[in-house]
Amino acid sequence: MPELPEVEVVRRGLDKWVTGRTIETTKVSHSRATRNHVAGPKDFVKRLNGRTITSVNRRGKFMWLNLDDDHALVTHLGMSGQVLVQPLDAEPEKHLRIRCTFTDGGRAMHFVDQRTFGGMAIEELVATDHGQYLPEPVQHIARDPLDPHFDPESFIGGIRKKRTQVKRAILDQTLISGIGNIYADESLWRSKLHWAMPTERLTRAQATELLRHATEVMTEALAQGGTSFDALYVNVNGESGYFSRELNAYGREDEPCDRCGSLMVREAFANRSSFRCPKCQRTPRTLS
DNA sequence: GTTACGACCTGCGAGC
DNA sequence: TGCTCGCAGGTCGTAA
Repeated sequence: MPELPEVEVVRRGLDKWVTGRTIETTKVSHSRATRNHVAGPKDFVKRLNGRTITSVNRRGKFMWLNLDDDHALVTHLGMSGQVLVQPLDAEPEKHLRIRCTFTDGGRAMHFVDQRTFGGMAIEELVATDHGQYLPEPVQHIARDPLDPHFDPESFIGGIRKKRTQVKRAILDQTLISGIGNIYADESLWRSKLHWAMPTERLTRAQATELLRHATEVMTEALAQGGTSFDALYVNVNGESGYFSRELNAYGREDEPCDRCGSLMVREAFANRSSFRCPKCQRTPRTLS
């Protein structure tokens, strides 16, 4: 499942392969992949062809390719999206949704998405703080911990003002971006916090530690090319990352905790799963 | 204004 | 063997 480290791996690959190149043809094979482009797939193709990609950018899990006309090709991988750079004669992938070729006759860009939660859209770039230009749909997304302008104080103050569970808070992309279910569980395990801990009870020290661990785990995952459980997450060359071998919490139900040896448990959380150590991450008193 | 929750979607594995 | 059902989960719209 692509979270911040996985998206950053893809961004770096795309930056290397497509920046400076001009799109010649675009084919949309599944209209749902361009559902966020309100003018429809025909307009999407028309506006993309002939445009040169000037840079590849990211905030949290959103990625966008700046074009030479003050617009950007905004891309979200959703749960199963991949952006691959393939030879022109490569067999089309089973779930190929969008394909772009370039005027230089080199490798093509494929957007592949099994579950179609991801997609692409062309959006106008709007000026924001620090002289940065963001696509309109990305403006409400908070900076992520790997962003040089990320403000730790804003996160620490913000999370302690909320009235919700700590895991819900760190999954809230308007508070801090880039964290998904996997890195949320890993950050909470490292911080010895239960996912249901009320945010108003977090001490300043706990919030600071949580942020430190979230930053740490995503930095480590990035260094290893991201986390992968199957062929659903790969870099632009179709290769998987190695961080799944380092996970301490996510997907480890009934396995011994790497810290205390207690058997890890899996619990229902907001229509998905949460993994924790019952001893290291004790249930908050108000919930027990 | 803030929080919670369901819908969207497809492939896979378990159970019958 | 073949069918049904539950599960995986990021984002958005809507309800409370």
